[in-house]
Amino acid sequence: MSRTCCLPGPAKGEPPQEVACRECGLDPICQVLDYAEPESGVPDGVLARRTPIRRGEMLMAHNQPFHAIYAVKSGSFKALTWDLSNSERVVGFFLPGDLIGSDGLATKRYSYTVRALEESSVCSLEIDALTRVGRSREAIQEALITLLGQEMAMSHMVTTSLIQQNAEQRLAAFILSLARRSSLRGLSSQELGLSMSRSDIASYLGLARETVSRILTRFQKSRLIQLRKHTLKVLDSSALERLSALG
Amino acid sequence: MSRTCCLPGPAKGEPPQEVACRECGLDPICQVLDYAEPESGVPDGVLARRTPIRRGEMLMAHNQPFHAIYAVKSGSFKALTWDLSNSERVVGFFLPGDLIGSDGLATKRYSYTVRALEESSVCSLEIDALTRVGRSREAIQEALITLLGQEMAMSHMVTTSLIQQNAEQRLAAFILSLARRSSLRGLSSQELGLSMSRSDIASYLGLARETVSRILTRFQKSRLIQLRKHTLKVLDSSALERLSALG
DNA sequence: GGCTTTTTTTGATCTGTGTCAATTAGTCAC
DNA sequence: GTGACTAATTGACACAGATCAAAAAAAGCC
Repeated sequence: MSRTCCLPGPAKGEPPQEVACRECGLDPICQVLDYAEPESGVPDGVLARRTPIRRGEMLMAHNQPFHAIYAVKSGSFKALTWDLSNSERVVGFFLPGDLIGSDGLATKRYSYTVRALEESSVCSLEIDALTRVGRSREAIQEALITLLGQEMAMSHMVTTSLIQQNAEQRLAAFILSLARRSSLRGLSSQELGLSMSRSDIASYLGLARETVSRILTRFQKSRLIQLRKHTLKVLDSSALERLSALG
Repeated sequence: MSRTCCLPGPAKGEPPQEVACRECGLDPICQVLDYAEPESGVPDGVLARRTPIRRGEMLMAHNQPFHAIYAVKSGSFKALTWDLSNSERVVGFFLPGDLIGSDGLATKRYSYTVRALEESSVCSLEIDALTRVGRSREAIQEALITLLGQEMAMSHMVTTSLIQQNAEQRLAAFILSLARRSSLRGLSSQELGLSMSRSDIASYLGLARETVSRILTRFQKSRLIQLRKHTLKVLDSSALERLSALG
């Protein structure tokens, strides 16, 4: 009944922040696979657990044929696309517990390139191999529908809020979304790993590098946050919430 | 085998622009329901066809319990949410063939309020009633997964493009998206019904009313479009594409 | 028809954010 | 450690687009 990805990882040196299975976005599906038929177990090749990915390494490439959905176990990733002028654009960040690639379920292709921002690990679910599982197809599909729906609701919220906000509001909302996701997955909501560069944040929020930098230092001077290396400490989340005007 | 929504509507006075079933976003599901078991037909209460909705009328309300997915048959709708300061925000437009409400599948609540922008009609699919259908649950779920995936891919594209574009690019992209959707559904891609107000467009694109107005007249002066009443005629779509930098 | 109300357009400022340029801090290789 | 390279910060300036204000056009209404 216990799942390999839920067992403690090899804690050499500093142990990476890791989500527990019950906080993970893929868990609804893992449960269907694991729990329903304990004696037989899940056939090999369906679920790969805690695969390590090195910093800068690619998890999937834009337009590649879709074959698996991933869940971030530890570390972080960024999603990229390219516009006509071939300049890179960050379209999302993935933190522990987040799902990657679910929007390829219908299109059968990955809609972005995903790179690890640091030493990371993922669990992966091979979708094609799912048909070989003894488990009821119905239960699996049900779980997939739930996943897709959640992803959609999430992306919808982010979208609509970003568009009509100014730079300060966007950054406040961005920091809060990191904090919220972190706490949602059972990690600290104060101490956040800021593994992405200022340029990445700027690209994602549709701002200039310099603007991001300026506003972050402004936030720091007014004691809303504290920046050190690649760590961001939220000092006054209610002030950030007031700024972002999102609650 | 023929479906009521596919039969010509009552064409009193000016007939509204209407999508054919085969161009409609709900068609994958209609097909599963209609074609697989022709003699028994679809139980009552699952699929309601061509329900008329008057201008300004509400199709669904934000946070209301989810019960059905709709497809626009004719006319158009806007989706609204409210921010903390209680001011209205347009988060989307729905044209003939578009699906409304699919993102409530997982959350079980509608995530926005939807109002008709003009005399319109919709087909609706009662999700709970689906379980009463003789049809295989698997086939229906498969179709739902496809729907969700398409919706997600769509919303993703719109999102990421809007955020880092300037006002002119946003408007060019907006007009092109109207044209593209219109032609995708088998309607004209030149002559577009602009049923929404300038304020609606501005809210959706995150701009000021005045900016939208100014840029539209600029487009008109440079002979990219032609505006008359609530009709927009695309004169030079390739120029718009160059502006929007989306291809 | 004329009257009121709403929507759209146009003009005149003002401000936030992008751009360009220079400096400082951080990272990596050796 | 030192040096080379990249990322982040800070400042000066310009411009796109918001805001304020008013006129023009369109839509409702009796």
